[in-house]
Amino acid sequence: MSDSVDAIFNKTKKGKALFQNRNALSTEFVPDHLPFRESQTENVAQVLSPALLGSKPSNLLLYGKTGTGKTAVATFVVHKLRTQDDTKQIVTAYVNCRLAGTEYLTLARIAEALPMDKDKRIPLTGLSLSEVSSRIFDTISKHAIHLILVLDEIDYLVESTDETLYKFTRSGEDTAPGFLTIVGISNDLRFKERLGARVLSSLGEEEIIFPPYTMEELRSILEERTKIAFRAGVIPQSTINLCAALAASEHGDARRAIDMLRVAGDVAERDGRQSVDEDSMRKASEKIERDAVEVALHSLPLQNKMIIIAASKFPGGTNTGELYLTYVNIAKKSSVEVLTQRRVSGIIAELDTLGLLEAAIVSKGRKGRTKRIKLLVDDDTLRRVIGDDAELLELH
DNA sequence: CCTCCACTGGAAACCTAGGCTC
DNA sequence: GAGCCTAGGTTTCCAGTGGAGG
Repeated sequence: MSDSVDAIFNKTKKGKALFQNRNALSTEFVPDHLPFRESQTENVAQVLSPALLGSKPSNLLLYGKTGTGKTAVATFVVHKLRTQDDTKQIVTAYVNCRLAGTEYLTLARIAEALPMDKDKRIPLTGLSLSEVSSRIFDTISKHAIHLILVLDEIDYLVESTDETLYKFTRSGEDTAPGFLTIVGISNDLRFKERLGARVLSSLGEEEIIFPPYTMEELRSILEERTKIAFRAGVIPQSTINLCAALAASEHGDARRAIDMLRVAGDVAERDGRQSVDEDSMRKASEKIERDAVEVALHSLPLQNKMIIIAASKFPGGTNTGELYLTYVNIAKKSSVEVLTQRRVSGIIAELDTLGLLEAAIVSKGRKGRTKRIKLLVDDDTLRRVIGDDAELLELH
């Protein structure tokens, strides 16, 4: 027992020769220079600069696909802004609206960044959205805060209505003498269509587009990053090239490329290798794919999991009606409340956007219209994840 | 060219949990 | 502690709809 533990630790110590600064590859790491994003960085800085003189900057929207540097640029500039702030009134907050979950929780996260009075704290549930908003505005006003609010994946805040954003963009009087400026980040280019004209005109005062990185740019970014993260000579050029090529095929996603680099380093370490070779990189690419699916599956609500299980009974694909019948059987057997078909149809659409299954509307003429549904999770992964779910275990 | 299936997806009503007020 | 209020999830209701078969 203790021998095997020693073995693991020894291996890790030996493998440590590969990494020099593993943190440089973590998602939170913000480099002191963002290559190929100079113009966007300057743009954002330009727009936000009035805050240093105590006046309210324009709201700002950043657009671009995932991993094109939007979040990095925003956090980079906002961080600089805070360190240069002589007015001591600037407060910055970063909230990812998708990770926050609901509109309410997004507001609660914003409040966390502010010095809320004891009686103004935000409980987990129970308040109305307008009550939460006005508590936030009151705090900004009372402490004369100049809030720079970065809302990542802002499209998730507008799923039903843009009411909250409207309030935030028109909060001028409620927050005086403080103010609040929104830096919205979206990777959905159609997001603007869901905004009413009144919100769009003030939120979209300034817009900055982030194009995907080319393979050459990715390679250069990776080279720069490996110099910080790995010891010299442990990562050959061919591995970096492969990593850049893999990421470029995924619409130039730099975050993914850097993740792969980190995981490849871990893989090589665990295998006790002396360098991060192409084989480790390929393994890393697969592992990231698998892990993403597992995390998504794991965090799914019970009902959604049952629909996935029902879909797994049809390896060749199925349609809504058939899937629903199977789902009903499974739900009854495990004595879980049975949802209506309308709701199940909605959940299928949600699972589709999560990429766990593929649902395409097809018309079969006389036989009506339905969704052709195909599960994208393989059996092994499914069993591994659903396996820990005690309630679902009963029915296997 | 028309029908009519098997749904889709919008809208509104309903339900539940939990904080607030008095 | 009763009664009120709201967010978020769900149900109910229903007006569409693309295209194979007639």
